[in-house]
Amino acid sequence: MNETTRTFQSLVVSAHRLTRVAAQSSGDRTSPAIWRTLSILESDGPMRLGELASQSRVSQPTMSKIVAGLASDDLIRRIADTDDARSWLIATTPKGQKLLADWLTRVADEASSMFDGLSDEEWSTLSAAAAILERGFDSKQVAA
Amino acid sequence: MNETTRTFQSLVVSAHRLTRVAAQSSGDRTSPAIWRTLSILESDGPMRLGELASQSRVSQPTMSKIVAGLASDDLIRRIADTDDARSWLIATTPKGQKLLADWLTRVADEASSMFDGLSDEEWSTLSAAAAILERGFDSKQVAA
DNA sequence: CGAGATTGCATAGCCCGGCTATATAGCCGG
DNA sequence: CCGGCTATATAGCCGGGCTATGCAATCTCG
Repeated sequence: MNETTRTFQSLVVSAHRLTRVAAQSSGDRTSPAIWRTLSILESDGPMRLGELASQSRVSQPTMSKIVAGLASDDLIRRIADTDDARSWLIATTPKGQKLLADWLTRVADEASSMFDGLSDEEWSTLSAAAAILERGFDSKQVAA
Repeated sequence: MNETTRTFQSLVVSAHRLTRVAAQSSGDRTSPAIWRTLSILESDGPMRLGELASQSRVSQPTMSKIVAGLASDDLIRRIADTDDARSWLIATTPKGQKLLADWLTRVADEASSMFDGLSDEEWSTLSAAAAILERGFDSKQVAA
């Protein structure tokens, strides 16, 4: 097993654990898919359902289901797409934004306590890695 | 929102996306929970079901279900714990180890293509971040 | 302009991972 | 040897993930 593979093994497993920490630390039962979806909308702005699905890397029907749930909880809203009557723009509501912000704060608190021994340098490494990953996903929109 | 919170937002979302990439790139339909479980067993060796659940950050019943599935596919085996008849040690089988290794290779290939523009320095950053995260989880076994 | 192809989303129906609550069986202290 | 604790299993639920399919809007092009 080469170095790249090992790095990804570690990243994937840690990603899973972090996901689980995030899911549990919040206390509430809201699922990871909800936060992932809201986070993407928050950082990239309103977008179509299909684009949201591809960003979130789930199938279109899955995203339809998630969005339906979010809409019924008033966390997102659908805006008519004036260019294409089949399509909607999905946007967060203020309620959704607040829920997301609160949850992120809780996750950060919980996770920080797991990593409170880190030096400034280690924090920079994490921050830089997060940026690199984000750019990787952005650049490769993946012609799914 | 402070820097720490922002870093975690980015990490959590990227972790999710990476999880989804990993789930999809392999082609097969095997679920993330399977890989997470096998990876933990591979890196930390055989352990009890309860410990595995806590490492994997899921509830004990959930791990019972996952382990049952893995066992029926002959990917793990249960070893009698001579000290406590209620307990088992869960260990990977050669078949499980091979499956995991193959999958990791595929994930690394897929993910590498997403990040093939990275410099050596950026790779080091990712590698270092992975190590930091791993240590964080190890150190905080979390008295769930 | 109109018919077929394409596109964007919704619906149906399935599987499985996640949870809580609860049962069962083995361990341990008096 | 009895009550309580601990380790796992079972039951039953919810919801996210998928494929297959339907349907309406858009586009293409003769």
